[in-house]
Amino acid sequence: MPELPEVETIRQNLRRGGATLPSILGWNVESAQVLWARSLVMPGVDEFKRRLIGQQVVDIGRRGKFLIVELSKDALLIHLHMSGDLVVEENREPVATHCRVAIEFENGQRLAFIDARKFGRLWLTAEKETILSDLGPEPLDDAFQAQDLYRRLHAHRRRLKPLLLDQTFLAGLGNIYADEALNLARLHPLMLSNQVSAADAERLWRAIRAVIEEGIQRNGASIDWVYRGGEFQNYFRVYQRTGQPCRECGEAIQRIVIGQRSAHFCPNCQRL
DNA sequence: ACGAGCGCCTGTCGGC
DNA sequence: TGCCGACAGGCGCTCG
Repeated sequence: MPELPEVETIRQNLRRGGATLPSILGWNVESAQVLWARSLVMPGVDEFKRRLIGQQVVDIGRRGKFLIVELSKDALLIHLHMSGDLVVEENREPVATHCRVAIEFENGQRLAFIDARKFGRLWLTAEKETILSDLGPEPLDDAFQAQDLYRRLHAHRRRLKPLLLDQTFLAGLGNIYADEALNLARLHPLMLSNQVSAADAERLWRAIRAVIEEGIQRNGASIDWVYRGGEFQNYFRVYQRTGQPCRECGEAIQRIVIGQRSAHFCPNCQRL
């Protein structure tokens, strides 16, 4: 369940408390379990467990699709990749089948990293910037304006869809929100980035922000067995709507493969 | 610079 | 019913 709006929903829940997760601010780590070592990028299992003990959760942040658990000494970065999720539960409950890492707190609760496909990754580090430094702009940041997007698009000659998925170009978009944004902006996913006009770029900039904001407002999207809690899946314009009528013109939504990922678009509204 | 192919993993679904 | 391929919200790597 991992694109910017889903990660942001988790961030807000872990920070302020919410429908699916309580606030974990101020909680003190008592111990940690690592059930799948490869979920850790750094440090190794032993040091990970040792260093976490005694640290307090100070804040919860986000950069792109990275969740940032700010601790008293380190930051715990979590990337959910395809199937990752976080739950808070009682320490004495048995760990879930797909639990890969569990962080246990002195108050008897634990934060469990659940990840069926084992693609998700965690970093415990005092230097989070090293890991985050390659990320592109944050789409909702006030500093990110339409002209910036235009300039960045023209700095490349790439097809729009794969470019929007490139986290060094823009941080946070994944397959759902990239397809949704391109449709809302009426741009074809195969269009070359240096061919967009200033007006195209402005529409795309607005569309990216609009779909992300709507995703956050609806608590993200829940699809299949992976994630639950969000409602945005009920409002998709094109994603996974192959063959269904475009909400604007009635034309059948098409699915093509670009860069080994599916891309959904309206062949009438989004022309090359 | 860019894109294709592949690897990492498990689960679900549709077709036969 | 069982098997088998396609597909899944991501990304790092190599190679041409």
